[in-house]
Amino acid sequence: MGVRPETEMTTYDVYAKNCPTRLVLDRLADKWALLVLNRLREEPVRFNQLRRDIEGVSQKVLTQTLRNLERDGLIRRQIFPTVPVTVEYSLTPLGQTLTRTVAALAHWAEENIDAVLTAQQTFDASRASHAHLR
Amino acid sequence: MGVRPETEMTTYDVYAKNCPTRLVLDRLADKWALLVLNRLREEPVRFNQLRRDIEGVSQKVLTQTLRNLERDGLIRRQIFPTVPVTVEYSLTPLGQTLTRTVAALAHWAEENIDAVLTAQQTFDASRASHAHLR
DNA sequence: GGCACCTAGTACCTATTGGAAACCAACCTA
DNA sequence: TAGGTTGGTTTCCAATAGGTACTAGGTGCC
Repeated sequence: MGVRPETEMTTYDVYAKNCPTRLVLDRLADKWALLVLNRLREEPVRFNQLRRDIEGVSQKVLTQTLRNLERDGLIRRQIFPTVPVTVEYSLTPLGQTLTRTVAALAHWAEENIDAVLTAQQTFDASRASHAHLR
Repeated sequence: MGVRPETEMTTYDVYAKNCPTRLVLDRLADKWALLVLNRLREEPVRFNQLRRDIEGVSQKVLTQTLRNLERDGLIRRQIFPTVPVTVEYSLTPLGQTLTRTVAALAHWAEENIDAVLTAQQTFDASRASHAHLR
């Protein structure tokens, strides 16, 4: 990356309305994007394989998600002129630095799902008992 | 966490359509939720303070976000009968285990924003040069 | 020749989201 | 009694997202 002047480094603030970091966070705050990144962490995957692996995603939305991630430089799209055509998606080096964090998020979800479900039940039960107040 | 039978531990799969971990990931895949969690990492914050700190969030959406996070057991809502009423939001222990990861995500965004913006420009320029093909 | 496969692009329509603003409740102050 | 403050809820409306389905193109298979 080379030497970079520190001009305005401190002005980046995720809480600020027009800060570009917000744009990045918006992009990452997408369940399909997170799932795609996490899936690609293991290996390069083809379009229809992704479509099959990630249950519930429609063709259109998967295309959009992949296009966005590609635009952000997080994944790479490679076309192989086989028959029928093969399109392989893989992580860029930049994407790889991110997926460690994404993997941690997915891991957290799998680890703490029980606690979350319990909390939800407690919350809902509490709400139900107060229902007459509404 | 104590001893826990390993029954069906391996059945949790974020890629599966109806897996509960998907629900958690969906909840986390929300830019306002991430921003709120990250803000609460520092200290307990009151409703209107959050509203002011997180630029661009509307009252309605902030309320919904907080309610969801509370339901998931990630944040706690405390009412102090002052005048006017004080409502303070803080992280639960469960929420704290998560925010380390959330913070890493926000940190990544601030660190790599330049690379992402550059990638976007390259991508858009490439698209523009191929525009005549469309 | 027709059909299937793979990776899309695009159009149409509907469901959900989200913003703006009004309303509410309690209580203090002027 | 009017007005202000905190922390909401509710209603209305517009924008966006997303699903379905049709189209396409190149090629091997039967």
